[in-house]
Amino acid sequence: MLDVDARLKRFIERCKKLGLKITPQRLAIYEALLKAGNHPTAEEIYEEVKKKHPYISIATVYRALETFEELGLVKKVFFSKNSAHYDVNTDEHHHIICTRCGKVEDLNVDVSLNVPREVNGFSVLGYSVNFQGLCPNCKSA
Amino acid sequence: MLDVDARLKRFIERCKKLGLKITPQRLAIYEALLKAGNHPTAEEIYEEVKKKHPYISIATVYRALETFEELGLVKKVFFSKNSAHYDVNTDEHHHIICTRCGKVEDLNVDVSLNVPREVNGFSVLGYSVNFQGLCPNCKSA
DNA sequence: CTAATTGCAAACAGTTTGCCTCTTG
DNA sequence: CAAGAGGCAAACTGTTTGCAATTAG
Repeated sequence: MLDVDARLKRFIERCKKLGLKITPQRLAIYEALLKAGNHPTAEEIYEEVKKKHPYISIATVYRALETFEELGLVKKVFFSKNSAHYDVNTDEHHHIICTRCGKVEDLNVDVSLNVPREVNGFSVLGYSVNFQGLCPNCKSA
Repeated sequence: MLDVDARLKRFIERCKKLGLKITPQRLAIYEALLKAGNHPTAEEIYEEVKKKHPYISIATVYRALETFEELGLVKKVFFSKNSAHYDVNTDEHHHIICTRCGKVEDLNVDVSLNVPREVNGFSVLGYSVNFQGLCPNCKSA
């Protein structure tokens, strides 16, 4: 896994190649995403970016995230609750979700499934495994 | 897997045992859920139930679904898009989701994972596998 | 300079809540 | 008859959109 600076550079390259403008907002949003480590919601990214760009609008965050998704730079994931989370980790990996508080963490356990090409008439493109459990905090309670 | 009538009877028993009132609305909602087969959203259940109970309110549907979830009769699942789906299939099973149109189907492929008891400090309670793919319809397009 | 992008506010969709009325047990 | 459940409308939350002003290339 590359470090934040290297990934930011790649991001800039990627944008140039595709004719997308490199705006301070986009950079800040992507950087926030990289630094978050976890799987922030749009709201969380917004709060983070606002520290440096107090005038940014939440609409800009949503639009940037949508763009990034189209570029394949982030994955929109739905774990629980009613808001989408955004994941910059493009490596194959899975998640564990706390059924009590909703906390999500990456998991690197190796789950090599026999993925069929076809199932129920669907052509299979990929898969993800979500483990449910109780996080350390919620275990105590 | 039991048939609809048997499961409705169980449902009634369950409610009685817990002191919950058995109302026509709850019955209709649970029945709609059983008959749906797929993983309807609250809205879809509402539309279905409205055929027999035109005066039902969507709030009733949401409240009933929440109650059922607490009873362990349905599972609230988040696949994609911004609405929750409800799954009455309590057997261990997995899903395939069309990345294009959002269609969801049950999957009975055997994915026996080595589930660790503990991971990242979480105690693991279960897991679910979501396959992503293209449904027959979207494949053609 | 021009097309893309932003900010703002208004619009939306899904879901929840308050309150009063009705119904089940 | 009392506690619980339902109906309605208003409130809320997360997300999207239209439009005029701004900015990157």
